[in-house]
Order: sequence, then C-alpha cells, then structure tokens
Amino acid sequence: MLLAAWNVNSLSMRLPRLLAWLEATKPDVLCLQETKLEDARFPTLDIASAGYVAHFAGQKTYNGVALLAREGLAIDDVAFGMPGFDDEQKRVVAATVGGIRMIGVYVPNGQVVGSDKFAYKLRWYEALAAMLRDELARYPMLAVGGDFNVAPEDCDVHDPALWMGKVMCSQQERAAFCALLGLGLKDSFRLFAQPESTFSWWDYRMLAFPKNHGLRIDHILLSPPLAERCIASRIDRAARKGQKPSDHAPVLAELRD
DNA sequence: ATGGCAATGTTTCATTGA
Repeated sequence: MLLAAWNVNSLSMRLPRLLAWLEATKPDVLCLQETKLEDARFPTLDIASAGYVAHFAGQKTYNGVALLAREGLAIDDVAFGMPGFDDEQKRVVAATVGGIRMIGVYVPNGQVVGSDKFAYKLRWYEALAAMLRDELARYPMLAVGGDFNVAPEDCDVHDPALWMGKVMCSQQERAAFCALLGLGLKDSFRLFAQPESTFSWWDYRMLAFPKNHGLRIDHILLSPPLAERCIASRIDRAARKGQKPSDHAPVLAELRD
C-alpha cells in the first residue's frame, strides 16, 4: 500500500503533471492540497481515466483538498472538515480506503508569527489534535498526510539560523506538531535513515530549488500499527523539476500488506 | 539538469502563499 500527499498549488494548473505522476508512481491513496477549485470544476473524468476515484471539497482561489484512491479499493466513511470546528476553508478530507483510515490535511500557513492568521493556525492545530485523538480511538490503522506547514526540526530546514523563530519553525508551531506525535503518531519520513537536506517545499523565488533552499513541511504520520508496517518513505524531489512545477514535492510512505 | 515567483480574480494590480 503506497500512501502519498502532494500540495499541487492549483489542480487546474497541475493536472497534466499530476496525471503523469500518477501513471509513473501509482500510489494507492493520494491526498491533494490547494486544489483551488470549486467542486463543480473538479476534473473527475481525467482522474477516473487515470484509474482513480476522487473525493474532494474545494473552493475558489484558496485551499481545497481531495483524496484519490486507486480504482477497486473499498472506500468508506468519507468525511470533510473537523467536528466542532466551523470553518469556511476547505482543509480536511478523510476516508477509509482498503481498511486504512486516511486523513488529508492542509494546515493554515500562519503568515507571520503573532498575526491573526498565526493564531488561527494554532487553534486549527488544537482542533486537529482533538479530532485525531477520536479518530485513533475508532481507527487503529490511521494515516494523516498533507501540508502541515511546520518544519519539525532544524534538520528539516536548509538554514536553521535564518529561519529560527519564523513561521513554520517557531516553538509554538513545533509544539503543536509535536502534540500530534504525542498521540502516538509517527513521522513516517524519520522511521528510516534519510539523506541530509531532504525537503518538500522550496520558494519559487531566489533560485531556492536549484540551491536546495527548502523546508520539510509536508508529512505522512502513521499510527503505531501502520508504522510497524511501513517499509519505506521518501520525498519525490524530481516532481518539483521542469516547467510549471508546484512549489511542493509529493511525500510518500509505503506499507507492507 | 534543476533556474532568478506563481496563481487567482477583484485583473492591468492586489492578495496570498510559506
């Protein structure tokens, strides 16, 4: 079972690249973030032609999430948003796919430490922790994948001194992310030895990608039983290359059957 | 080989992302 998550930064702009990537990579489940599409405009037919069933919740211009599952896999209990957290912004999709509870998240960016949007990000993380506590009780086989907008450790940052205390690296955000690990979830990427300076996001500006000035802010977290089954994890840096890339690369976690 | 912001809509600039 191959799980994946990818912030595509507009599904309309990224559709050809996504279809090629699905064909080449063949994940079983893929969580997409920042689709930036109203549901009526979702490319259901193109996704179906690629062999995937999609569940999605979108909006114009901002946010928007989708969960793609390989045709033939059983899909149950599809849900959107977080219970008890009213939010116009489309940031959460959940479904049970082939017996695994997959939750796709697009955590708010937070803009600047101390801003209103930063406070929203921290409230959002609290709601996510509460939701995941309940979900873990119901579904022992659980994975959470997406754009968490937090670089958990200094080794996830190209220049920790430059980023110290900044949004995505602040103590509060790292504590909020760490609270998810406190629920028993494991960062699948760190279950294995990894090359140094492996990142999932690079700014479009200042040659950040060719200089590998990035952050690792996209993650797949696994419940203990799934962490036991995890045999590999990686970030597909190649998907950030070429014409019209997203600023994020896909992240992957592979589970044995 | 990678490439010096990109995508969207309110469009000819403002807003947001991270």
